[in-house]
Amino acid sequence: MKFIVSPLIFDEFFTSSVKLKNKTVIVILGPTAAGKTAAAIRLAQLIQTKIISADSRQCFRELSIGVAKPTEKELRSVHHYFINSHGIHEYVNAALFEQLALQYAQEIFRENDKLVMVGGTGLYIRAFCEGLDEIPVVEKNIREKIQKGYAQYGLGWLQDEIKKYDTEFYREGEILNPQRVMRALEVKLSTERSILSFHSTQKKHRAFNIIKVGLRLSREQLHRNINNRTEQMISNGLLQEVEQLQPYRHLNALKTVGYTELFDYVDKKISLDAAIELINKNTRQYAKRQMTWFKKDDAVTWVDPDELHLLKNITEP
RNA sequence: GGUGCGGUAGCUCAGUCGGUAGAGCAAAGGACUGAAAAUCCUUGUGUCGGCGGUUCGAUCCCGCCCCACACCA
Repeated sequence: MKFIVSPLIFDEFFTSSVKLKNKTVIVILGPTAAGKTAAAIRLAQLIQTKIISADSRQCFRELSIGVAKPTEKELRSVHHYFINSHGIHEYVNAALFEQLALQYAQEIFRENDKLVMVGGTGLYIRAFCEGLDEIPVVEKNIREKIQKGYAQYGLGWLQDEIKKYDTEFYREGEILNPQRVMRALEVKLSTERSILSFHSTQKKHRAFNIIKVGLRLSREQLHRNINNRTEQMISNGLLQEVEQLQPYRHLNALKTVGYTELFDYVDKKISLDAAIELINKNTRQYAKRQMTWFKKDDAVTWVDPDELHLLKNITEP
């Protein structure tokens, strides 16, 4: 994989601009296929530290090619946390990530003043930087019951249920979004409190500095990268990876761009070319959603190859 | 060459018993605190193939032409 953003920017970044306080996390974020992995590794090597991945898919051992995981060689060159750390059968989510990432950070900070976090999962990065509100763990059987109900009776049933148990959410929540309604329902049924009552406007305080750097490319360039990467994935054997994962396609971890489309190909529902085209399209849409999320974060300093000089303007975190 | 069926939004198509048109997908924008590579919301003017004719009025009817597909020669 080649560098899309010149690694030079980081030399500049750390030698001339920023006076780091004792402990600092540098977050590299941006849309998929922007070159985050390579940039983060270069940076981590430069400042001799470790990386925490903030990616909701690369943590799974069973997924590699399709989630653009760093190569074996890359993983050997810098220690990565939250890569290959879980199995696809495990229940991984943002709350778990917050907890784990804070532990990883603590561990890294024992020997380093800085660490690099890299990833495209906006919610995970937010969970780490600002924290999630603490909501008690939901009983498993309640969760399953709700999932089953939805599978059987659909959104209408969910809406009826939430109307019955949590009128506040019914009025103010996203009741057209099944996932949100299910979450609200399970919280209400297991805690007897509305999920809305757990939400606080306060961000959690973190004992370290956070610097966010976003990698931004022109739309055309990003789309070119996406297409090239898909092609690369296919020639690297994505199809074989997908075939091996067939039995687990119902798992959340496999509801992932690059896998769902090829499952359809394996089922003979679509041609390989159609699947590839779909992967490109769905990746583009995913990248767009990521940008929508990151764009509104004022703390992000955006860099692209033509704007390296902007980094000189960064002073204190 | 003949016959048939089409030519409507970037794509696939619906529709108007004649009063200038609408779905899905794409695209764009957005939301999103335990599924987040997930999930959800908003946004639809386009010489209705071309030129004539009939009509107060045609994308819709009529004629000719062009293009695509199928079948027959």
